[in-house]
Amino acid sequence: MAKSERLARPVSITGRSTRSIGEVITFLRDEFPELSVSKIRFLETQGLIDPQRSQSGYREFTDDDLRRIQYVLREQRDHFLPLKVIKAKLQAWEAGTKSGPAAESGPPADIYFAEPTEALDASELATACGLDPDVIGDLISLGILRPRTSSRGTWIFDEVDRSVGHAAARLLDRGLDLRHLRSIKLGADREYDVLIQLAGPLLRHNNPESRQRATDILADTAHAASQLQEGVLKGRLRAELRP
Amino acid sequence: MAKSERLARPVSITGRSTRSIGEVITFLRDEFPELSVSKIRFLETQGLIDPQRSQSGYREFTDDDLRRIQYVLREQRDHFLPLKVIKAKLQAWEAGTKSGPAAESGPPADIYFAEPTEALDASELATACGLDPDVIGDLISLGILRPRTSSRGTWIFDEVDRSVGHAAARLLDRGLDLRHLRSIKLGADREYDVLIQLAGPLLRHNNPESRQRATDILADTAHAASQLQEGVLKGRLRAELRP
DNA sequence: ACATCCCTCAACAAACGGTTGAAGGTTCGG
DNA sequence: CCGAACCTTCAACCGTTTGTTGAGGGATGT
Repeated sequence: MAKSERLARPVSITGRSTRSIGEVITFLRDEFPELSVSKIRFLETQGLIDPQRSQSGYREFTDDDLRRIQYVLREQRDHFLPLKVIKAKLQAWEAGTKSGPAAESGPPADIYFAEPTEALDASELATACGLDPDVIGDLISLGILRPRTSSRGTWIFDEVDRSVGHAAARLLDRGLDLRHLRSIKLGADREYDVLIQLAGPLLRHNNPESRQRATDILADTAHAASQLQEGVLKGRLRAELRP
Repeated sequence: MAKSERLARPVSITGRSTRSIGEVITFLRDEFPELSVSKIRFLETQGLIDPQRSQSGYREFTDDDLRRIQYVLREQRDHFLPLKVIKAKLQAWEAGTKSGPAAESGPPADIYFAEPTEALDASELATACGLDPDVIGDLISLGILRPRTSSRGTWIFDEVDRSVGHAAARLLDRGLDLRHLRSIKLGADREYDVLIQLAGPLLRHNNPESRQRATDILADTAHAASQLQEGVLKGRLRAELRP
């Protein structure tokens, strides 16, 4: 009985069981023809994956492990990220759900609100985000993008605009339309109002120390608010997906 | 005359003249303290820059050259791009036409929607989050925390609840009250509705592959939506903080 | 039993991103 | 005109990243 259970190993990604390292290769060969056994083992030595082991020491890859490998390979292929960075991203996302005593507070204010380091014009933004140039005007009129205006009257976008534009492009690709983006923007506006109401008095104070303090509070609170909303959404979706 | 012109070499970036390689270093040292002469020369051998030369063979860097170096260094520092890719981007930009970038993808679905790995009861959650036990009931009745219920009727929280609880605790500490949290929660609800409307048909399909596909889309879209909202908020706050 | 898979561990290696040093020319102030 | 402080090229060297290869041996499936 136990023996026949061990032998049964459905090959489908939807199956309940696990796959050996060789099966992983054949599984991903369509998308990643270059993938090798040694590379997967290498990813393990680098701490990017950590599959369970069988009694005899064989690696056993779950569906989750498979998707994780897929993600790593895509980040390498599509965004040229070094494995260290991919690992950090994976860990950051895990921390979002599994955070231990760390993450007492958000990123420091100077990271959250650093001075802009990029200056893109509209066409640069469009190509950087894979966004139709026409849509950029829409996003601006919705208040989703908030470019500065140069002396010559053209728009100047910074790196926050770029990340916003990128997220918007992803959503539009997925079939959402501007109406949906607008409703997300309204959510951000409400958070903004609350935060300003909270830190406003400190911000208007002329004392630079109060200002700095207000900035810190704002950064941390904004981060927490975003975390909260993402967490609530995640929780509801998880509940929905749970069989 | 010609001689005095060669000698006059304004140091400002706005000046019309050019800078020697050493002057470039001192110029960029604020933003890139590690920058070396050899690195700039190396960038030239790799074809990323191509400064003019003086009669005697010295490199002469224009303001454009400076901005180009700045761009290269920022792409390295902020986006970890290999020099080859940066070079390709520069060339594409010079060619006037630009290829569409690969869509940036979010975390893999298994990280966004992994099966719960933690099971906390209410008091464990309270201590883990630094949250008053009384408040937990409030958060549940607001729908912010969504615990499962054990067979004995007690609440079971998972790691998403913990991160939500943590964020809520931070916000309450900062002076927000439950009313504010509720409005954030409503924002999440609206995003949830949109996403379910989008992926619902796929989710209800029995084909496990469609289900998986729907889960992936949902994870990516949820992530993009959160990114968008956080980005919009960040942008508004930045604008507010800008002097 | 025997092919085929899997394991570890160590050695190797190609590409990337520079640094260092030798040998020598240029510029500038005194 | 000299010396200090620049600048030049070129070749050799270096650490890190990202794996591959091979030896030696165990596990699995038919």
